[in-house]
Amino acid sequence: MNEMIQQDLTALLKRVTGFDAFREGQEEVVRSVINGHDTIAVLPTGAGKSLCYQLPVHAMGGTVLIVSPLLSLMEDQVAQLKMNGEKRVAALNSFLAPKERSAVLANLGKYRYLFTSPEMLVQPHISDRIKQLELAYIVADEAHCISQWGFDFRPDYLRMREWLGSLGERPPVLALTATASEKAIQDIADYLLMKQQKLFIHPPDRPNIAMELVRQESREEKTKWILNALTGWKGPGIIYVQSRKRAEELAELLRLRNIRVAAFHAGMEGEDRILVQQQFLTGELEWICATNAFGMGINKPDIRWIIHDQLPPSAAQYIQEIGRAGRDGGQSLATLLYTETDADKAAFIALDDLPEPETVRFIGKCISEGMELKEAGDRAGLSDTALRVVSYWLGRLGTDKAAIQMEELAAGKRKEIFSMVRFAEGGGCIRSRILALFGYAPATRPVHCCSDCGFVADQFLSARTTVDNASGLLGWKERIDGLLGVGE
DNA sequence: CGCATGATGCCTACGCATCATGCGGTGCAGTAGT
Repeated sequence: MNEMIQQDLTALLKRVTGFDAFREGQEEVVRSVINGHDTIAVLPTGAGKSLCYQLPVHAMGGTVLIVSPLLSLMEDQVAQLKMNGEKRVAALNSFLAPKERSAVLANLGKYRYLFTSPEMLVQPHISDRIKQLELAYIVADEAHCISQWGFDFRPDYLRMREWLGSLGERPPVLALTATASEKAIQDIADYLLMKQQKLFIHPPDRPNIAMELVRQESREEKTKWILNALTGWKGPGIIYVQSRKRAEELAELLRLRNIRVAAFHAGMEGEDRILVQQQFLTGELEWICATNAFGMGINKPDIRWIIHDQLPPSAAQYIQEIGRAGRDGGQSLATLLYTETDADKAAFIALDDLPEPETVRFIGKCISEGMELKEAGDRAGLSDTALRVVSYWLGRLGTDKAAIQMEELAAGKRKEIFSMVRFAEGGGCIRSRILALFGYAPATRPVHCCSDCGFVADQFLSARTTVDNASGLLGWKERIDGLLGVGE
């Protein structure tokens, strides 16, 4: 295809969306896809990533296949497109009733936008149908999931590589994410079988997010700190915690202080999760206490504060989570509460469900002796997830290499946690040090930089007015402090 | 693994030490059964 000139793209943008101009970063991505290049676009959340995958198909014709990590995300995007008048759009996933599913499958070629999950995509009977389509291009939305989830949680993310390979001559692939870590980008290029890909990387620094590191001795201290902070200052904000129980517990303590807050984690019913998310978006809830289940695809521009109740297991995850603050450009704050024991817990959670090399060898041996995979997994005491992971690696690498792969995976995770410990325990500009873990340096030092360089919270956070706390809450406060063994 | 919580042991009433147990994230798909 010939290189498209700027005027054509602007006219296309105007015709499809009504906008007069692209936002920063969008145009070159759109052009790269239209010109047939494999493309990786790392854009900060809220930069208008969806336009990057939605526009090119209008110039190219055919169907665009969008692989998305979450059903809720697909549903949101389908609804959004339909609201904008697009009728040729569908999501092929397990939300569909059998009849609806057959209807979608029977009409695949009629859609302009087709959303699906990696799990659905790699199933032979589905992938055969999709292969017959005239695909304009293929999109991996939130493509860091390949790196973050593919290796030890959702192996079908990695199977996309084989699927793409089976296409022979294939359309361009577009990967979209906000995560700029070297490993994420390498994994994306690798597992999406990219060739001579164009890279558009927006640096991960967010100058409007001040960064604060607070070292503490115990969980009680953290609890005290959070209760104090949130009764003094307003959100909206997210508190990231490490366990579902802690999410519930903190939410309850804050609720007793008349703060509009709810917990969010994967143990909750789907309906409750949707409700909480909606209420946070509309402002009915001011704070969310969440595990890492919360955040992807959350489109709330005015989040002012992200608090971490513990050390996250990687810099990529940390940057991803704090990046949800201040999309409107407004000054925001990211606080990391750290105690020495955080790393052990993070390591346990990261490594607990990861199969041991001996287990991989055991499963490999069982299978070679003709045992059913499920039976072998039961005997080894593996979870369903772990068994799927082992099965993927055994199938791809064979027993010995799969066992080594598990060791390397564990070592990689330990290394990431260790580098976060060094970050949390070290001194010097916090912004510079976290960015350095990605190989970046801040372009400028913002006025409100970090707790090492200095920032003034009361210049940008709103104080909670006394009116909020006036109605008989002191009694509660004393009771809570009593329960916690806090105030004198 | 390491921490929090609850149970037990001491030995006779309470509080402390010690031991045992539980807990700890992320989602898809597809099926059984309400």
